[in-house]
Amino acid sequence: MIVRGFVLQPTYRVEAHRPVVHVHGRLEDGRTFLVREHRETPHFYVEAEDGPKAQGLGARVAATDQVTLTGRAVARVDVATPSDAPPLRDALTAAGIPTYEADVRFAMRYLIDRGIRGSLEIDGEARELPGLGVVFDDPDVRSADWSPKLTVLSLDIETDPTARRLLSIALHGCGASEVLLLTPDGWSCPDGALPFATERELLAAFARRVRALDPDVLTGWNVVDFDLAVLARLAERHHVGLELGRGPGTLRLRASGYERGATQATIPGRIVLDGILLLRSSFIRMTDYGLDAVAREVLGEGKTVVAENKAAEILRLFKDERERFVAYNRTDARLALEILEKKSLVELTVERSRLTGLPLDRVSGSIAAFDSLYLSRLGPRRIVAPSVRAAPDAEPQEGGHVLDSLPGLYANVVVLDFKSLYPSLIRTFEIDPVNLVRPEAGESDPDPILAPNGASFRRGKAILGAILDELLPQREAARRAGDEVKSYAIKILMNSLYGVLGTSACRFYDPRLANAITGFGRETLLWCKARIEAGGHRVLYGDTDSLFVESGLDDVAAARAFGTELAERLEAELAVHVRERWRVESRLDPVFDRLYLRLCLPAMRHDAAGARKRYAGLVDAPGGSRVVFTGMEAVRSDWTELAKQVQRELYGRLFSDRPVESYLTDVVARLRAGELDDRLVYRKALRKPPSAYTANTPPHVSVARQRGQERGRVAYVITTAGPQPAEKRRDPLDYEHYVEKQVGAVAEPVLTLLGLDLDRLLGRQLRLF
DNA sequence: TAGATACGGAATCCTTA
DNA sequence: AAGGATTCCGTAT
Repeated sequence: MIVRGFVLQPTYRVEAHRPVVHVHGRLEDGRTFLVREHRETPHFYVEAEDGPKAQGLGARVAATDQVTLTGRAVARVDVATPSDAPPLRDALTAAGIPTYEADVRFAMRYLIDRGIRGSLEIDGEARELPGLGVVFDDPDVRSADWSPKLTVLSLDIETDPTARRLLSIALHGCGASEVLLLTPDGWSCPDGALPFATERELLAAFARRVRALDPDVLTGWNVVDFDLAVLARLAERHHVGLELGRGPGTLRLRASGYERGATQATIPGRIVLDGILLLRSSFIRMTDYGLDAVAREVLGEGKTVVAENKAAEILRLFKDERERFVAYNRTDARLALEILEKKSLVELTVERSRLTGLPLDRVSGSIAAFDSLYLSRLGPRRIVAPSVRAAPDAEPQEGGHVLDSLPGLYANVVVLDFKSLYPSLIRTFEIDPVNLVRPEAGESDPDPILAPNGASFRRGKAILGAILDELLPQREAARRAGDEVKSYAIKILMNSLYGVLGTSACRFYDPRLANAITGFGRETLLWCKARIEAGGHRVLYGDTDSLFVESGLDDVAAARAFGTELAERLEAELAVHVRERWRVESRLDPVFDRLYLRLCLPAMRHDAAGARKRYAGLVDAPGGSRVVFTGMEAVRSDWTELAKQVQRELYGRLFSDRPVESYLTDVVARLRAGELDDRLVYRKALRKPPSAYTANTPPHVSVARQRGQERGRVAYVITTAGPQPAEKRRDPLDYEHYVEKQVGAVAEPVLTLLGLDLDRLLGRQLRLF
């Protein structure tokens, strides 16, 4: 039979000392599948001339027709099972033998070699097995074009305050919405809940229900680090295996070696996607990632219980108000699922998987995405890539270029920016690992494209360009079709391509590649700035891919027309320049992005020069104009609500030529009168454990130590006795601190522009007497 | 089961008076 | 006490 499907979990099992690739997934007809492939041998490569030496160290070596990026012949090293590769690779490396592609995972290799990115066509004999679905042994598989609709089950558990006793488990999704409730003899069980007399029975029922509902994706809020971690611990204590998967095998939790990565949960045939990580990896920014806060912001609906001591309150409800307890538990599971649905996060993840070929729980890995895309195009060229290796001494890496800003207040400022600047530079100048001329390996090229950083590139064979040539039209098509999810997924992917070339954790890392991209970017920006100035217009500011141009026009419509014409003229002039100087076709695309009716470029706080990456402007918006802030206090999460509100109000008044003094004196008076106490909380993240701050003790660390907080954001206020926890303040608020450091800090630049005296407005002179 | 650099500003630490 | 240097965080792109 021939069927289409989608890969959920690429993995392998060792059967009779032989590795078998296992690919779990969902078929188009709704059944699940497992592809088993016995014919693959795990392998990597060494240079052919190192072959004999590698053999001497126990490697099984065979000749190939493949070469390295610098054209050196390689030999293939076969190993018995995937786990044999790392020790052999390390032994070879220690003996001075470089290895190639020795860190490509066995099951991923199977997919990469076949060009499979998420969706696939399976052609082979099938048999159906309970639990597993349709099983194919050694079928033919090919890439396919299909987007699945995955089934998602949301999970939320309730425990006693110490998370040692399980009280209930809520499941929502796959057509179900139920609560499995611990119900000792004689206790009541509300409607809609399923009673279980013991924890052990509860766990067993949970596993049964998950298998019966058979979701592709298991989700929840902090589901891996809390819910699944607790369940796994309890299962171990009760000596029951949590068989949640398709086919044999229990839930496994593995702490990630990398500090920043969370624990990974593995269930045969299913994928666990934590809601919080999904939000973060989709670049959806929240001030607070708690379920209640996110649900309120995304759904306009919060948790049903919000108490001072929530853990104790939950235990009380469990004993005394079981109906409310059940409703609470069920709501949490539902909210988590509805947040994902509202934001189309599973769909976005599926699109990212289809673009990169990575499994759903790994789509946010930029290096893995680059590998998957690039290696699948490198293989057919008979080229092998290096293994990831220790970073060689590198030229320093330079980033985007930021222009000095001319501080002041302006009207009708045109912003031009380059659409997808780095991807378009990569395409224009053929910047690519296979095109880089490596003189240190004896390479040269008679007619290279010479980058500003001195790197040379061969013409015409780029892989990255080919990848982008596919992605850019797909993005346009998605945008035209109104498919914002896909368009966004492509944008994320394109923007990640540059970054990985600049990190030594990537096998293709070379600072010459990253510096070629940023160097061309810098040249392009400065060349355009010079052209605009030659045309008689001032460039007030610019950052990496943008230029702020004073139109000099009073009329808004005329200013817009100026912006459009300027962008078109620049594009044409740039095309000529690039063709003459480098003999390549420009893919650079400057566009008229935005008109600021009014724009404020502030000076630095303690210097007359203009501040970069900070500005506020007035833009046209439906139903009137709107002030937008970039980089300023109003958009920073580590400033108090007071400062942010005052800044918004001041710039609103500034841009509409309304007075600010009476507003300011009023705010200061109300602040001192204690009327604004709820807006004085600072929130700042701990980026390491409190004990790791040794150089100094910033306020948020001091407060974290006071209340024993180990991670997360610290909420604190400044009192007359210094920083204290916002919720457990012991001393009076230091209003003068807030007058100076919050109101004063945001008011000063505005007052300076208006020629007003800050001291008088804040009532500072009073303190001199 | 690791995208990048550039930048501003506050608080604290440290040096110099 | 003043001011420069360092540390830290969050942000722009």
